[in-house]
This record gives sequence, C-alpha cells and structure tokens, in this order.
Amino acid sequence: MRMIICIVGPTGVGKTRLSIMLAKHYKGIVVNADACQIYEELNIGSAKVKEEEKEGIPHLLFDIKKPWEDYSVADYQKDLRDILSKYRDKNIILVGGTGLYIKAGLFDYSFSPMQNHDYANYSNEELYAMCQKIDKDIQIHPHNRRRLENFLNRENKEIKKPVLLYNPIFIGLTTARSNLYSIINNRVEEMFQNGLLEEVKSLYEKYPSAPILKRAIGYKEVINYLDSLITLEEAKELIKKNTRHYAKRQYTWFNNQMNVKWFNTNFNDFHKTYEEIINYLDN
RNA sequence: GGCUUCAUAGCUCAGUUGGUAGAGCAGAGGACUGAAAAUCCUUGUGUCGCUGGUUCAAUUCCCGCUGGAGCCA
Repeated sequence: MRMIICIVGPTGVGKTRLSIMLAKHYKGIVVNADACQIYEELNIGSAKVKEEEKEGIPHLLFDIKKPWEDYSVADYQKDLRDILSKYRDKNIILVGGTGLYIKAGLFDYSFSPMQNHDYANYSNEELYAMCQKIDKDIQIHPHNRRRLENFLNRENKEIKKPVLLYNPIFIGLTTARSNLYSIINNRVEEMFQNGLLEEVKSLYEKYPSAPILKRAIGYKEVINYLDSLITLEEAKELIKKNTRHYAKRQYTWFNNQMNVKWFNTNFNDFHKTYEEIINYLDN
C-alpha cells in the first residue's frame, strides 16, 4: 500500500530538505503544496527547491503556471487528485506550507460553480446582511469582505465538516519560535545575496500586472521598493516581518486544522530528527 | 561651565488642569471551502528615569541628581 506522507510546518524549518530525504528513503515522488512554488520563475523568493537539490527525484506541481496566470485552491485540488490517481503505486511526499491546498486536496472539500457578481458597490455591512439572509448563523466576520463576496458568489452555500478521502500521514516540522525567527531573518538576507532583487526586477518588467507578484512575500515588498515607495532596507525588514507573521498563521492552521505529528528540530540535529521521523513512519 | 528641553509598555510616542495611564508598531492567540505567502478577528500592569519636598493623594507641581538632545560661551 502506497504512503502519502505530508510534510507541513512553517516556512524555513527545512521541509524541502526533509522531502528529498524521505523521497529517497521511500523511493517516492515529491509533490508541491505551496501556492507560490506553483509558478514558474518565482524561484529565489519562493524558496523553491533548486534543480541540483532534487537528486533525480521527480518533482510534481512545481512550475506549472506562468506568473501572470490565475490559479486557485480548486485548481490545486484537481491537480493533486489527478496525480494521486495517476501514481497509485508510488509513495507520495506532499510538501508545502499552504494548509488550505493540502486540506482541500486530501479532504472532501467540494467546489461548486461560482457566479461572478460584482459587489464593489456594497458596503461590508450590506454584504454581511445579504449573507445573513441566506444563512442567519453565518460564520464569516463582517469585516472579512473577501469571504463575504465569495460566499455570495458560491452556488452551493452548504459546507459540511470535511472528511479525509485518503490516508495521509501528517508530519510537522517545527523548531523553537525564537530559532525560527532568526532562521527567517537570515534566510531573507541570503535571498538578497542570491539575487532576489534581480529576480523580482526582471519579473516585474516582464509581467508588471501579474497578480502573484502583488501578494507573494518577498515580491510585493521589493516591487514597492522598485516603485520608490519604500527603501531597500525597509523592503528587507518588511519581508522579514511578513514572513514571521506568515509562519505564525501556518502554525495556527496546522495545529488546528489537521492531525499533525510534530517533530522538533534545529540546524545541528537535523539528521537525528530525520531518523526519528523514519522511525515513526515505519511503525 | 550657563541656559533650554526631553526621560511613560520591547520600540515610537499620546496623556493625566494632582485621584497610579493609552494608541500605533512589535509580540502572543485565533478563524479559515476559488486571491491562502491571501483575507479577517482577539489581546496592553507599565517601579510613568532616580532621590527628596508640598499635598489627604504626585507619573503630573517644586528642589536636587543621573542620562540624552539642542543653544550660548
């Protein structure tokens, strides 16, 4: 019986490294579960695995979209499930930090057709009132405009408690918060040394209105620098801060949305952590 | 050396006409079904620099001290 090993955790703890090690050990293939690494040409800023690091292991769902293309969780669900059924006898190492993608792929999230109403002229309060008319116990916060609009546009408004469709093992990689934050800070410096500025500059010139560049951490801040809205130093600090915030949200998700077995690690004992994980998986 | 000014939450600063204080950011926690690296919510006790005085009561007024900034010598 093939395994679906799902490596989750905050950005920067070493998920990519672990994914290669596990893929080698279990003769598996690595499948991306990161919303930014889906995109071609977003390499340095998305901390995408480098070609020479792949060690010949097949890597799927990386670089499948052009930077200007749209992509959503519904697309991901389909793409992931296609792979899971195509490679039925392969061990799958699913790795990435996008909790919603993982959950929508492995649980029975159902995405019904979407309408395309424009609610731009409605206030938050009006949108909330409209949602309440449909469902008086609506769980969306009145200020969360994006969710209110999505709810109204969704044809099927019912949402059931999600049930797992597969038997994945959720492996969480973690480290002390202070440690994680210094890893993040160092990694941002490294990204700049490795040419993040040039990467963003070139992408922004080629695809000035690509939506992903306006929301991906590391890209949106550098773009603000290129547009002379902030200094380079401010951009760097913002990237660090936004990455820390992001890591925190990832913890909230993985702690509360799925049943994760956590493994603590740090720079020095990564191999030990790896062995603990192998040990856990073999039992 | 003289004068002026500042000293309040981890940071930047409000404020109290005398009744022991509050914002932003940081930090922490949370939500999550088509933007998810997104979007949104909750969360502020700190010897109000130190010492003494006035007062029922001082972070607030006064003397001095320490430290920072500025001006004049």
